[in-house]
Amino acid sequence: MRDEPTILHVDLDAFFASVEQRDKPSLRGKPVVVGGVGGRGVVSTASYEARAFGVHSAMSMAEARRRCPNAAFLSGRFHAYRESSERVMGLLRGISPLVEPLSLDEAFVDLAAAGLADTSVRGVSAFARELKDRVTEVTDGLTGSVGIGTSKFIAKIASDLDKPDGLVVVAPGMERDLIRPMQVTVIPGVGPSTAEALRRIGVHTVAELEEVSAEELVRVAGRAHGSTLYQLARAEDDRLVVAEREAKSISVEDTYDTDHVDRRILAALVDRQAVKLAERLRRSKVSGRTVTLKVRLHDFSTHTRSATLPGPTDDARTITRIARTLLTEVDTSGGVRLLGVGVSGLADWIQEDLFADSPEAAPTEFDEETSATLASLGRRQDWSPGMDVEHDEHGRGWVWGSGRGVVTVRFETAGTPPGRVLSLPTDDPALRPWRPAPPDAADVSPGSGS
DNA sequence: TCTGGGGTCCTAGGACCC
DNA sequence: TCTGGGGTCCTAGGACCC
Repeated sequence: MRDEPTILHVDLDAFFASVEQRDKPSLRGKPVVVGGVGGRGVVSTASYEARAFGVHSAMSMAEARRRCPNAAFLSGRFHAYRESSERVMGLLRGISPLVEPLSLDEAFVDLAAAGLADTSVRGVSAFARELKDRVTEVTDGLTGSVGIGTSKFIAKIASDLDKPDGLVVVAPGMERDLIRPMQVTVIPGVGPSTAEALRRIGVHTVAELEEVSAEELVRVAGRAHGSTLYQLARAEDDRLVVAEREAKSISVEDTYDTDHVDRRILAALVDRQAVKLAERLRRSKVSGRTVTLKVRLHDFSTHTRSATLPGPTDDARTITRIARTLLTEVDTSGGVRLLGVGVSGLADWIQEDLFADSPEAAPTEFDEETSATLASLGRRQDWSPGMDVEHDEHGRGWVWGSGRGVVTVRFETAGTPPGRVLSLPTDDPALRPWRPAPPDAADVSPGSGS
């Protein structure tokens, strides 16, 4: 909480729909709905003309069609959105070194770092009016709503108060008066579940929330969430504007028009997603250690299974094999409506870049040499789960680690760059000759490898 | 023709280590 | 001869945001 209103929040109005109306004059003044056009799509953005019919984001596309049959229903052109977004973010970064994008259409700007001469309410208001004009200029006609306050929390609430094309500056000292009459759902982090929990203890407004002790809020909402609620109810918010945020995970997911049951089809769909994911990892020049498979079943229940490798990977084949193995751990017999594959535990993977251009860098198939390596490993007969760093007798590859049904083998052969890791499900046919011996025959007990 | 796709953060339990 | 306590990593699920 600062003593001057120097945190600014910009929110582009009905962003996706506005870009469509800008680029297609025939859509101007008409209801436009952007979202998933498949049978199970939902609304991303509705133009203000469509909102008048009760269409709003997150509503099912089917419901939107019912409410506003004459709207234009569009699936979205993300290149165009990204392009306009980048222009706005570029403009903001010219103003202040501290710009924190929240999504394509939203950002915080720290005006204290912008070197403004006058940071009074009057000064920042004049500044914001100019900024709004420049947003419209660089985007060829889009408008944004701006909120300014002494904290992120207040700035964000302010930008929402006068949409579209709004500008609200909350004067220092007025924060608590502003939020007291509001519903608790204005607090970021209070969604349907928390709102219901609060309703059960008789809390609907921020003023009522203020009356609840910190201990009670922790009991109702959990440790971290409860104490945040206690502070935000009093408009206490010291969160900084953070310019550079590293991604923590990357994922791909798809909802299908009809549920899938066939395991071979499910496996093929997972393959496709793994390849797409690997492409995105390489494009972003990162790799990750933990692969997660997400499965949403016919009843909308969602299940995840994950496996962590000893080292990071961006290899499509590796991700595919793990994801497929994870798929076998989920009961999909009732039908699957969504599949997703993601990678987390991201790291820069410099070794990968060194070899990115050499065609032989990636062992995407089991070539003869690889198979030979696996076979030679197989003859050792002394590997057990949990064991790591076991050379084969030719020094060409070794078991690096294992976990949750996945064995990771590291290769160092003529065609394989250092650091390349290949992971295989423990039931992979290629490993069959040297799978761990049954417990009664083994002279090492599983899990006690080293 | 209920309920997207991309993310973030939190919780809780168990394994493991010192 | 009967049971520690803290820290970290991993996994699964859930709430939430745009």
